Amino acid sequence: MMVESASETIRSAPSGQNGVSSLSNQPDGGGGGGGGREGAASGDSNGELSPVELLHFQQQQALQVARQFLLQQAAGLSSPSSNEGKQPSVQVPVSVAMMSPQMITPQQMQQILSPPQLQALLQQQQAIMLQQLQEYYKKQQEQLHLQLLTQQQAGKQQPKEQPLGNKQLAFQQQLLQMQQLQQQHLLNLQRQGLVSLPPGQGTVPLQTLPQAVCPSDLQQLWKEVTAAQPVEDSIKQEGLDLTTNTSNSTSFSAAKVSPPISHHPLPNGQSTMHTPRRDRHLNTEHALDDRSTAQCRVQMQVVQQLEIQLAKESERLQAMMAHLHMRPSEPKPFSQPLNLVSSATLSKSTSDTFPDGLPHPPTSATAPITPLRQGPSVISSSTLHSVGPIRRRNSEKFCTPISSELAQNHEFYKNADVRPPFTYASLIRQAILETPDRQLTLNEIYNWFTRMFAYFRRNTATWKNAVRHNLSLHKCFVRVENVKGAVWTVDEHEYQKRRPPKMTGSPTLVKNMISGLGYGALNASYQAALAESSFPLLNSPTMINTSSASGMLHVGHDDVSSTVEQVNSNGSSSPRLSPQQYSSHPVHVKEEPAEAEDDSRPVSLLATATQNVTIPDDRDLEEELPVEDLS
DNA sequence: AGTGCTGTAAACAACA
DNA sequence: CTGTTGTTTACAGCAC
Repeated sequence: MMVESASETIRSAPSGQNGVSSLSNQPDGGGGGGGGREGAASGDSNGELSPVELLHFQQQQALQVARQFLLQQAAGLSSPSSNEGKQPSVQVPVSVAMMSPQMITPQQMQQILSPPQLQALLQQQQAIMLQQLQEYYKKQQEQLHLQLLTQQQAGKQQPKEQPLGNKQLAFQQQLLQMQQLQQQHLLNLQRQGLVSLPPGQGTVPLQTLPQAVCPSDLQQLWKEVTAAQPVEDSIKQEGLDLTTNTSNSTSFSAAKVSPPISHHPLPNGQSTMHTPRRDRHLNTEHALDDRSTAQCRVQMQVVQQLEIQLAKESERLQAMMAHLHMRPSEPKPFSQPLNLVSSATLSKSTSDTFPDGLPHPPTSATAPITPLRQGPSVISSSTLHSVGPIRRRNSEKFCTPISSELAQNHEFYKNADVRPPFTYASLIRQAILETPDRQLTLNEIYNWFTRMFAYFRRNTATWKNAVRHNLSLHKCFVRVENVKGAVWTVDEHEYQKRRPPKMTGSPTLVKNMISGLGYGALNASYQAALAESSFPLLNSPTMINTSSASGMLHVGHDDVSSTVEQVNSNGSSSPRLSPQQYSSHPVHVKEEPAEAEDDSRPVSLLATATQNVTIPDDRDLEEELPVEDLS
């Protein structure tokens, strides 16, 4: 449907390889109107999509993929005989699925979908997903039931071989989880008001499913079965490899299989796999044997993993929705602990390492662990009014703390292909001021960009040109000759001169700034979700080079100073250096421009990460990064 | 509508 | 000759 047309409006990816000199190969579509097309902080005026909707939609995409995966797993269980010749059920890595052509980028989404369209789409997706989830759960339970029955029959023929306490436990857990999950998920969706369930569609399975196989029955069944049933010995048999299967299904980012969305049984989720006739067929054709048993176990594990993943996504969605709708954070419907280790790690690593000496708002440190572990933490304080109109570079306009936001979100910007909501000028300045000497060569500025932002690891010709352009254009950037070349410094006075009027506590301004911040953060978090879904375990704690912090005082108002800071400065609560002091600060031209010592390696690491992420044209990266590293 | 800011593209020169 | 660095111009989009 609309997804089809999306591919035509894909955000441009100008060939990164210094190909600017070629003809008017204008991939940009809009000519020079670069700012407009850029997804991160720009606000395209037509086909506008609110951040809430974007987030929502993205979450649904993730859930959709997870659900498809579940369904495929279900298909693999339902017809074991037809499967064994071929591959096991196709493993769909979420990361790949998210990158698939069927998945459209936020930029495209912004362009092609109007809010009403999106809402309709979302609701449609929700309904479909709900139904399919229910079908799946139902099928799983039936499947388990069947399995147990057959095992019970065969158990009379086969001697008991070993105790199965842990299996029983796993089985019970599985059952409980399945039922919990389905109920919670449905509740979730209904509570969020995202889905107006058609009567009889969503509620019926909710009632019937627990009755189909109630836990106590199954427990009893299991006891009877396990009393005489060996299972363990046939885990790996006839190509059914538990280890492989499980690992494949749980590590979504491992395989490189495009999502076989077309494999999707039926759009309404009414798979033909589990009609009663089919069940009878299963009953007769698949009498108990080792393979069936093993397959059942495998499937249980697979489903368990997937449920965890699904639960995680669902909780994230709910947290996000709760956030965006200003609801008080409801008690989490999922009691199962989420994988939040990386969240805590990230929050910590990003909160206080930025060398600007700012008293960073403790959003990251104190915020309850949110599912959005990578998204800009400013989201938590700024999403309240974020649904309003979007402005470009609002962060810049309203003195958003670039250093503060970078401090909080630098991991995010590092890994997510999101354009930072700051101007080139402010970024350049930030790069320069981060260094002890407050001076950088052009190449070092390049390296800073690539090191700090995944976004700047591609289209290098474009943004490098912009950087040079900014350096030359703005008087605030001063080129200083050095023995070994030239370095760039910042004339803070000049920089301040060109700043727009500062916030003076005007409520309007504050509100605008907040809302503006919200957009940037939202958009960023939205893409963070993308990235995170793709490589949930990627977030390796990368250290910021804090050595530069020592030589750097807090540098004044930038777009860079935090909001709090602005208020503080107006309230004269903190002594601050005047711009004159900055500009008069003697620029010490260093003798040896430390030539990108630590630059290349981190970039390489990040390149590896980024290639696993979402960037569609990662080939660009592969080509460019070595060049950048060697330069 | 005008203005300023910004981003992008591109031409050009100097230099290693 | 090629690539990098730096300057400049042109143009478009956005916000005010």
